[in-house]
Amino acid sequence: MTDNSFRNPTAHDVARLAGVSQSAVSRAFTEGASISAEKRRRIIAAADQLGYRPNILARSLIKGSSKVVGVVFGQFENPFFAQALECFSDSFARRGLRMLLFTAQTNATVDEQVAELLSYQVSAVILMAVNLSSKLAAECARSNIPVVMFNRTTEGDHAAFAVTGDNRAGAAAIATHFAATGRRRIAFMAGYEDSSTSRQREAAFLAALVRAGLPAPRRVAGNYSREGAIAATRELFASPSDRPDAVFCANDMMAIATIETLRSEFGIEPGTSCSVAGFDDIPMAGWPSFSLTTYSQPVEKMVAHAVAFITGEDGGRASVIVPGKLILRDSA
Amino acid sequence: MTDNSFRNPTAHDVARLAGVSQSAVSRAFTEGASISAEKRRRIIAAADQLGYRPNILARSLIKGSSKVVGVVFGQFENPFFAQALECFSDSFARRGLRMLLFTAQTNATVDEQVAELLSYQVSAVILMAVNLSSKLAAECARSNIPVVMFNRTTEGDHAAFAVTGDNRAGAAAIATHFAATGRRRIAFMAGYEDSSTSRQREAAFLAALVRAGLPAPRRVAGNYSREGAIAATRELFASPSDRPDAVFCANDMMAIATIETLRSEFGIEPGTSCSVAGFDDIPMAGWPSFSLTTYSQPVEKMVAHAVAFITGEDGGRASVIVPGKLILRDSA
DNA sequence: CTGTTAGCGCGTTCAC
DNA sequence: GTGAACGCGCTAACAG
Repeated sequence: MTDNSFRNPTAHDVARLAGVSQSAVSRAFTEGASISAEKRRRIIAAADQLGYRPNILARSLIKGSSKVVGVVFGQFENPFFAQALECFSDSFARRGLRMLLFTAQTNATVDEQVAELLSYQVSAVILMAVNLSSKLAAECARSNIPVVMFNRTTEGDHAAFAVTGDNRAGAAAIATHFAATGRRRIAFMAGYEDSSTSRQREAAFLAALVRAGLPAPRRVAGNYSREGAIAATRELFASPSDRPDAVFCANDMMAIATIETLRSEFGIEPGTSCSVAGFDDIPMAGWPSFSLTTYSQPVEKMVAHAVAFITGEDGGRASVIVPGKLILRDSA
Repeated sequence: MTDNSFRNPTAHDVARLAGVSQSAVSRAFTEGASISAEKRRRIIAAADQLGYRPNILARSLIKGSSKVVGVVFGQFENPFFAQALECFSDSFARRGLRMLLFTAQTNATVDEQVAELLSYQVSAVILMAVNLSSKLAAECARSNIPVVMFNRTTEGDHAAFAVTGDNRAGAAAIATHFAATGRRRIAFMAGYEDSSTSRQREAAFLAALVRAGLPAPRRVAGNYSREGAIAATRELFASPSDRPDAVFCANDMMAIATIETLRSEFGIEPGTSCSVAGFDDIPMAGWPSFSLTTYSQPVEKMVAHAVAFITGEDGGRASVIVPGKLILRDSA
């Protein structure tokens, strides 16, 4: 951060040293530009000697768009998003794209973040774990910048491209499984109240329970956090005479917290007197300590769809729902 | 990624609409520039109407440095690094800095990554989970770009600024604790073979055991991965007659895998016939399922040092070792 | 194939 | 306080 009084070598410097024009230098560093092999060699040599490297900022300024994708991220502690971030990173690397990372904990701050993103001339925006206001969605659209909502959908006038897991099918599968295994006093632990994902899972869960002839579930909110899930579990199991025999948590991290709380505070082994199910199938769900029944969200496929959209590799513009699978383990 | 045939509004466009010069527009968006309040108001209004936003690329091109920090990252699955990434992200956000994220799994690929980073005119580079070749370290130094090795040190001629936990004190504390609790058949599970962190922990662990009059530990390699740790644990406990009574794993993630493997495959409850200890004190270490004894690395403090270095907030240039604490839990 | 010329969008002198 | 003019480093269109 020491302010660069230092000047990096420029194409001019290289040109002077190699005895060519500055545009020749530019061509030497451009794939498939017409330049003689001999001259290119000389230029590269001069560049090496000077430690020259094309200034991507200047290049992007001309091209009007950079090879950078803006990613708005929250949820560092959730392995599902960590995995997704890794997949994106790999996928982008293969295409020569870079990620400019922005953090947003709440939807409130997202707009500023995305606004700043735009001034970086990013070539696409990926929103993980947050929603975008219609105002900014419109602004992105105007600038021709593709926006992807990852694991979120917008419900409203502005329908941004969204890639999600199959929230409804997954929640229904869990409900059906609870019903089939004779559970009757069923509870639902919600994520953020304003999360489309949590709401969709809840609605589908409720509907499937009703279809199975079961009453509506008790409802607690865990806010997608470990602490929230622990508190919610305590609330659910506070009264010994009226405990649920099954809990569906809106994601795996909460389900795991629930499992641990059940064991350590209530002496209940999940899968016996009470079933616990989650959503995501994060790697941890398969660990022997948890053996969590859950509905999978295939991260790689979801990321592939998102990347295909922003690179225009697929023609389609419609949002996509990636089907998962019910993963039965010991907890339910 | 749809190539922008679209042209974003520029300062000229705003100037024309507001009936002022382009430089007036520039001033209106520059903190503390001399411009009348009235004119600024008019310009901002025009800018809003057009959806104008200063082009940061152009600004950076002039200033010679962007408000972007390059971060080379691996280890998405390790919460320690996820936490660190989050801390960096927050800390940067408060200073108006952005993160350009690069992925590198091996040291081999780091050089290219950093090379590209440089052409983005980043104002600093943070290396997590990888080492930098001396060639590139030199190149960064020449460009006046501060480089921080996070949780890594360089051993050699080129000493980049490094911020680490107290690998030696931590490993020694674990060794002392093992000795004090009567453990004698002690094992060490290494991370990557070329990781300075793992090597420092190993050396200090060995030295402390020797000082305590104990034999050198058996050694297995877990490569900082869950699978590696599980395989290593199987190897350690394969012969029922010759099992260790304590295992020190080079990080918490491996220690947790070890705990699970001990329980699920060998029927051993960690902390009874065999102690298990880790390093990092990731949040998971405190979960009831693991209750892992470990030595903490204070992520926030480590990040604070790194940020202070790249922003030049501290005068010092010497690498820093952030002390942690021995955290005693049930596993040892 | 090559050099010359003209910008990309903005910050920054420098006169007024 | 304000506008004109210049240049950051580079690519692209144009002659040759």
